[in-house]
Amino acid sequence: MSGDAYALLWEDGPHTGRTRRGPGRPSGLSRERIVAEAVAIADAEGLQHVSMKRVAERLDSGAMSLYRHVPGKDELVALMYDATMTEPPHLPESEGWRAAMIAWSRQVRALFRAHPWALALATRNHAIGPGEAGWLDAALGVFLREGLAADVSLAAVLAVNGYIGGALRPELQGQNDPQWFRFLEHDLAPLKYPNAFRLASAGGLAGSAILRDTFEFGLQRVLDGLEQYIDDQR
Amino acid sequence: MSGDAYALLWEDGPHTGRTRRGPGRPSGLSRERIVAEAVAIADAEGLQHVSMKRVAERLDSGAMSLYRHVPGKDELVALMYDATMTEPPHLPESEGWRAAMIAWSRQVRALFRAHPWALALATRNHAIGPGEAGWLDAALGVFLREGLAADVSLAAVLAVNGYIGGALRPELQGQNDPQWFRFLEHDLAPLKYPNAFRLASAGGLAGSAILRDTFEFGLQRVLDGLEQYIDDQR
DNA sequence: AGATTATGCGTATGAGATACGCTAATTAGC
DNA sequence: GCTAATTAGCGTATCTCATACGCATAATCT
Repeated sequence: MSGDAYALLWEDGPHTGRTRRGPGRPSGLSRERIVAEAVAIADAEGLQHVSMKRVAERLDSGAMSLYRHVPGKDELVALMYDATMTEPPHLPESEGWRAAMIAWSRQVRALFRAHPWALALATRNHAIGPGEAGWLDAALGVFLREGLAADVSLAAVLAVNGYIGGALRPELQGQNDPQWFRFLEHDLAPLKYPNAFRLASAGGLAGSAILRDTFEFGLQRVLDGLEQYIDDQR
Repeated sequence: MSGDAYALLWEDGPHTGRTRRGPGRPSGLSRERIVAEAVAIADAEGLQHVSMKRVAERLDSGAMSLYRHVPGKDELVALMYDATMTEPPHLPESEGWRAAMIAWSRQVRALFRAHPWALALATRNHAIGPGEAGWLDAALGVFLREGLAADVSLAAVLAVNGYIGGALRPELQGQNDPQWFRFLEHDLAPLKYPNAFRLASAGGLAGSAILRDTFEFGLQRVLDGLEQYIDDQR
């Protein structure tokens, strides 16, 4: 995708939205406003409806004007992604790592629920931006503050973050199960997918408290696993 | 995206690749060959290089010919995704759920490493196809065979699957860390990202056995957490 | 052989990203 | 103030794609 997204996200440059001193026509647009409108479109209609033209229309300008503020579409998307994380998470400091990571996880979840298109972007090859760096740093701090080794802390964050990203997938898709199991209607289903079939036939799924929030269930399991490891280390 | 991807993946229809009986010009192309070539391009160059024209060229045919076999590009992509999972996993049956899920997880990992573009697709809103259903069924069987309740089994599979999907993200991106931490070079890094900075400064990261394979580290934690839960249930 | 039925695919259309270059609006220097 | 320098706004042209339409082609059926 974008050649040097890193520079884009971190450096100053000709395309920076920063207000300028000196000669030249003043800019009515700004990188911030462009990114904000693009995010608004994506939130409302999905990333596939974000086009340079659509974004420009919202800003009452021509499509080509945007290129004075962002190098191109790919870079705009990278900026959109990081823009969803400009607000750092709020974590309890004094209640131990588990409470802090639960808070962190729930805030990440909320973030991706607000911007479902962003989850797919997280799965790209992307340079980390200032926003994402802040979230990462906050999570690392939780474990480092606990006195854990650097490598264990990083691995723990990656484990929790990994779980979250993956667990949100089905959730942001067709809710939890509207027709995820539609394939069981197929004639050969009982034969080819006996376990899924048995599961659906069991019938206990509808009322299950666990399935009402699989995200939390899995999160607690992951944290249990980490807790066990951490306790063993001490 | 695709309107009724379900029918596409499961039903017979005018676009089915199946060989036909009766009058009419015989088809030189087939859905299978088209999907296979598309997957080959994506594996080699990324999903963004898969275009109807490119695929057609590889098959020595015109772009429009493909539309006799697949309804459109979105549907082709859905078929590509499910095609990566046509081979069901091979799991040990007699060594308990943990060994089976480790095998399952590693095979999922191998699958996404072979087709990195597929991971991003997993994050779409998509109907489950015959291939993916097979993998899901296999994993469900692991827990059901253990005598676990239906809802617990499903939640457990979702937890492991969630972890895998998320954990593979950084791995399929810029390897583990070539410049994930490049942002620490920034002037304000020590101030804004003190924990990440401390982590990098600690220096123990390079030689860490844990970080050499964060995927396995996290996987073991998730399984530990599940094990604890399962044991408590009995 | 002629009717029937599918497939192959050239051409046309329309959307989208973006290079180029001109115009407009400022400020800096005099 | 005037002029030069500098930068933003953006119309137009181009290129890449997906894909609708319709005709030619090549089988089978009677």
